[in-house]
Amino acid sequence: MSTQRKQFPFSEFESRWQQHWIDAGAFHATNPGDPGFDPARPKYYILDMFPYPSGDGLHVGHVEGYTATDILARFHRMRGFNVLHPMGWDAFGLPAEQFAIKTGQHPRITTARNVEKFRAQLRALGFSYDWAREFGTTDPEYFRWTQWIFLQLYNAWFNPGTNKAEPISTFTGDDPDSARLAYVAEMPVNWCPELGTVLANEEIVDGKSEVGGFPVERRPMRQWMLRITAFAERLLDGLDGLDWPDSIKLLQKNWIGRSEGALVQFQISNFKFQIPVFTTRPDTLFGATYMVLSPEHPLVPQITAPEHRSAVEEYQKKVASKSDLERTDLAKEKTGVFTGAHAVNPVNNEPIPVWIADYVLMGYGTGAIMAVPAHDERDFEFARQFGLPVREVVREPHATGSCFSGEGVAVNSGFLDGLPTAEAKRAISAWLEERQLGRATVNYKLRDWLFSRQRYWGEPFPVVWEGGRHRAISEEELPVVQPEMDDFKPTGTPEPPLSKAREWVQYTEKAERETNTMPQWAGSCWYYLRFCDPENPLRFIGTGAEKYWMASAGTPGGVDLYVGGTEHAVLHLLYARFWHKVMFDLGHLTTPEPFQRLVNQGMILGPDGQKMSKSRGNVVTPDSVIAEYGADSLRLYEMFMGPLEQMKPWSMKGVEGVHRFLARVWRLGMQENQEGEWVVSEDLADIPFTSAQARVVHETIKKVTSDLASLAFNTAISQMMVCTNEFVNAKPRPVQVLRILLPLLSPFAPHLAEEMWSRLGFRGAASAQPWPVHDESLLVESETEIPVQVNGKVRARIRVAVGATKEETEAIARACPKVLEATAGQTIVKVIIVPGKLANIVAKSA
RNA sequence: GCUCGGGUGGCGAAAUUGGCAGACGCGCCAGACUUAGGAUCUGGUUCCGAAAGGAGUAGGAGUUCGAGUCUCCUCCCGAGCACCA
Repeated sequence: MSTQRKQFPFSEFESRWQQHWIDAGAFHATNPGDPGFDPARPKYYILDMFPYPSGDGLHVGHVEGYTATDILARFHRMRGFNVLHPMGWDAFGLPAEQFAIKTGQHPRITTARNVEKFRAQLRALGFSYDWAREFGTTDPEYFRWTQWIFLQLYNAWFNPGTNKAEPISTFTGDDPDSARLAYVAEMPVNWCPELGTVLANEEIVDGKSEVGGFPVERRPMRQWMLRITAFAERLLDGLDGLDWPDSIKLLQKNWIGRSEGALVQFQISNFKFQIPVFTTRPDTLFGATYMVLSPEHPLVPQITAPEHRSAVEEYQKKVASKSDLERTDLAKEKTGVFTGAHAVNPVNNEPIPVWIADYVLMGYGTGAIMAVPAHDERDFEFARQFGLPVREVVREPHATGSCFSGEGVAVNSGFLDGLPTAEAKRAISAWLEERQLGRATVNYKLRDWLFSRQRYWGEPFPVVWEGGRHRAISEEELPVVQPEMDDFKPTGTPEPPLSKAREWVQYTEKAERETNTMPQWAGSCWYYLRFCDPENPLRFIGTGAEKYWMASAGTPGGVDLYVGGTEHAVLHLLYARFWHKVMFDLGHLTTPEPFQRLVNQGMILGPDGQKMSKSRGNVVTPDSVIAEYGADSLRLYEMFMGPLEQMKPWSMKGVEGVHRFLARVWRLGMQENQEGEWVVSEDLADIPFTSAQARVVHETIKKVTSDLASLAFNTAISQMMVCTNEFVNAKPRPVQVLRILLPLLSPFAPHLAEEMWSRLGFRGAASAQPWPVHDESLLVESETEIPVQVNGKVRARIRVAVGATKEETEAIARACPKVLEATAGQTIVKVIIVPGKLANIVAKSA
């Protein structure tokens, strides 16, 4: 822009190299069986979370993760790995469809245009993707297999005996439809009127839709569900073997929400049935003084006494009209009404009143609780509100007087008296089990995955309905492609847009197609598999390709490194693990987990330290940075900002800083002649390093190599800066420094490294050089400087020979004038010597 | 409220197993070369102090010859969950 004279001609060579890499297919990975495949090379599968090609284009936040993986992909290639580094498009789903509706164009057209834009932006960054493997989730040849995998789920059930998914043919019950991993259920779901679709629990944030932030209401609807709850335990256990951030593991763990407790059956007085409750504190059963049902509990109408009916129904109505947000507002007072019914506490046959209250949720446990107001805050609050009895049954170690929900010793509890909580739990569970009144059990927060959406732009289900029953269509009919429609907008009712395509819906005279579509997550649940073998027309992934790329050398996962944002912790990352486990159980895959190692890049904030957003006007686009400073500077800056995982603000001055560094590297090898053209520098000479130069160079090789292994890109770059600063004023300058530095730099700044490599007349490509290896012997110095402390404070520095003994070091340290001064009049009581590190003299006043 | 992360110069940040706090970069100050500098190069730059010296990693205690790093308490910021029985 304002820079008339560029510090180095990046705009001239960057696009040239990008074109060259594409024309040459420079970063194509070979599969087993391909010509040129080398089985001796180890594989490295490094994957980015592929983007939704939204209309806004790529964002500097995307660029951070993509740059990190690109650097590692290039690094591993130079280290001799066969690297799979693919890119594609997660193009189905709400963002793409909403963009299409906004612009009034068919999503296929807007998606294609957005993809083109994203692709161009990625190419302008010089990323070394294997473009031959590119695909979008909206390609019929891709979603043919998404639909095929759905059929695998449809045709499978979870066998609790084997703890595995199995073909539905091994199911021996009389209603296979009730056991399928993909099933239809009528249930209260999250309906978002604004988006015109239902949403999964995972897509609701604070009672609003994750996309758009629109209000969501509960209404009963018939929907497709996936039985992810059957895998709750394995999804939880599987986390242990994964090299993922603890925070993400914890998020998944909390989302799955395992809790141990007991089911207890409460007989309802004057009725023939019992109502089970789930409790984590069966030891407090003697303290259960009332029972609470969720207002939506199906037995409420039956048990409600006539004289309470109007109050109960009124309360139910009031609760139903509340949004989730209002209902879960913790600040509000507890509300509820008495049903007139009583339950019998099984442990002492006491009748206890049955209430309904909205603090009991239908979606967790059994939708009913035993209330122990003495030892549960919520029950206590409720009991106080309505004057219900409170009975202490756990004695706390140090009485506080308030509601005590911790562990203690059982009291007022008959045969449990005197038992510590843990033992009391065991004793009561055994007691209940013996009498068939209950049993120890495990409960999960995780709900089954609501899998259908009332949208146009998604994968149609490969299912038809006939006579009120669903059945799968045959695999030969895949893919099921959406009909061409001019009006693909949501209908505003739960009726999906596809239902408007009458001809398409009519499958046969009697059978109609399912008109719901799959959610966005469907396509991203398995794309990492398709990248291994994207062209395969016969299988979703070839067995050879799967074995090779998803091999895991003793670890559960196949993708060696997966990089993306935290926002998918309980969505994509949980769903993909679920599908993967099903396909593993059914024998289609050889690893139990999809992603061995996961790294989250931190968010990049605007220059004002705020989250980037159009409304704040603080958005930095990659395009503008590339135009002014070049792709290499953008890449380098994103890595130099700080640790990958950390949240950090953008600074244009910081971009200038790394740009200056690249200019210094450029001038290590290049100079401008009279005509203003860049030519090879006259200062370069074929001379050996001085020992100081050799030390810096080899220190740099060592540090860059180890920092890359630990993803410490920022410190790797600082070390290359140190190295460059060492040479920038050396005249003559040993040309070998560039033979080493350019390969080290090439993963970070590939265009500049390649351009200099070729201008200097070096052979081959910088990016194809073997990774430099450092010589440890060049790092050692003969003497080293160490600090001398007196009572822990640094008083002097001394030079000692490397390998000096403790005695030698101590002698030098004691003789030091500053030390003598500091210890004058004192007695030296102790001397600590850490050889090669420091000396500490402990002195005391005499 | 609960559960995780974090608090280091004017700013982004470095700092093997506890062993020279502030590498590298930004910014700032001074100088050089220049018609010019928002180019480039050189030197300086944690704070207080003229210096000697002292203080210093959110605050307070503790362990240790020695603590940014380990332990306990308090405060602040960020993220997640949120009546989960």
